[in-house]
Amino acid sequence: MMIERFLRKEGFFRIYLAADSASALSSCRTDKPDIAILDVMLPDGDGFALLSSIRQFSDMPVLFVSARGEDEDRLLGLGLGADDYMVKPFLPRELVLRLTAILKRVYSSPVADRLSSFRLGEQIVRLDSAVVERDQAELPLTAKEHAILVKLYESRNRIVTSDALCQAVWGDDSYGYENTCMVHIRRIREKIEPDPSNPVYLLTVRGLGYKLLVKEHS
Amino acid sequence: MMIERFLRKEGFFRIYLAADSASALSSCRTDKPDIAILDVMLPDGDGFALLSSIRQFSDMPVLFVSARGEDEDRLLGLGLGADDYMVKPFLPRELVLRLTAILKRVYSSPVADRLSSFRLGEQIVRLDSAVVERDQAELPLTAKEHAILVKLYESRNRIVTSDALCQAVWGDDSYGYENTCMVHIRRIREKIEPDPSNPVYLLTVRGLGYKLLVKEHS
DNA sequence: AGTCGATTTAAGGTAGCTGTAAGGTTTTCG
DNA sequence: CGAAAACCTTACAGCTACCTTAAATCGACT
Repeated sequence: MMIERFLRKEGFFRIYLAADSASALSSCRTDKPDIAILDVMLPDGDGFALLSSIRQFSDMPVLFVSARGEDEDRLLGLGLGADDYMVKPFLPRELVLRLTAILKRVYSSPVADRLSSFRLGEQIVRLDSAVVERDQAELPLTAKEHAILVKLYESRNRIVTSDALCQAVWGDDSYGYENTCMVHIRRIREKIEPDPSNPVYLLTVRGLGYKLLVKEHS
Repeated sequence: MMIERFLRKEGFFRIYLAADSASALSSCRTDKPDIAILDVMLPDGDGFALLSSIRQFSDMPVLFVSARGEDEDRLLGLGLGADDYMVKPFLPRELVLRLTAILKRVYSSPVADRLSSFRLGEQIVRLDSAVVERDQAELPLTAKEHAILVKLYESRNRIVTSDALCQAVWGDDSYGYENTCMVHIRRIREKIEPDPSNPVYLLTVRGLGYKLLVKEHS
């Protein structure tokens, strides 16, 4: 199939082709692909019914492809929870772009792709190499410190509740780590704050949680 | 504008309309909308350039709308990191479905408890970071103040009874906190009202409760 | 087994949020 | 008009949530 070749060339791999609805459904269930491309017209039924079946057990991304471009079809497809709906004929390149757009939203945590480094005044925090640059020196970050900073940075300029923070670092059964977390916060402050006792970047919001202030450069 | 009315009816609120690229850009920066709808053809430039500017500082969702449906345009828009590209004319209903599809992917990710920010005249109340921006300063909100504002914002422009408010903040056995609540309301007013003694945003409705006035128009 | 760094526990200390209370003002209603 | 009810305003004391430090424990590597 043309499209498949193209997708493969674009870096998509692990591509499954299904001959009929039943095999497509079971493939979605067992292979758990990252995204599904469904044709509305299928030899044994329509893609809408198939999507309904998929939605019974999965919220996976789905893109419809169809020769039928009627308004009702598009509304129906999108209304069933599809992520996009393309009408044939279309450029393979556009398909790739749309797939990429969807995958970007679904599988990258909001800021994971730019999990590189950020600046706090004079200091530069490098999450990818787990160090803090300050005064021409490099302070290493420990594993826990790093995990906490990642979580805080993901929600920078917003409050992260102590619960959410503990859960992100110690897992679901994180009850009882609040104190431990506080100690780590203190250590982090000693590395990123000019004056750890009067924080200006990693603030505590009494009764709510912590907040990492990062000025976005224009 | 037609579309705006339709979106509002569909439950979208806090809608900003920008007259030109510059104001759109600054609105994206300061108002931090959940999603942006850009027209490719703008009075002072094109939407592509605008998206590039936005992508400098934000990964926010963007949907293009255009009278130009050429292949190159669509490829360009999607290639720049847009989430979707719709060609006019289109059904308002489809716009809503596509917006919803994008928002579902972006904000159902772990982070978002979907607390937003809103504007009260000159002030901007940011619930996600628990601050009130006014006169180039940031007034922090305490935990209780924050909880009260969340409840009031959930029922903005409608009356919230004192009972309901207390229950939302202090739990089910909240009898006897009416006075306490009043004190907190006063403190909130000192942060969000131009003149706390003559409130215009957080109104008391004698005998019934309180009401937070939030103009959705910009 | 021994060492060293990372992590956790524990205990004492403190700032500032929260609630209480008392007196004032405005509205309602007999 | 007068009194009661509803709400406002202010100040202050207590306590909770958080800080800080030091010591104990864990874990990896030799």
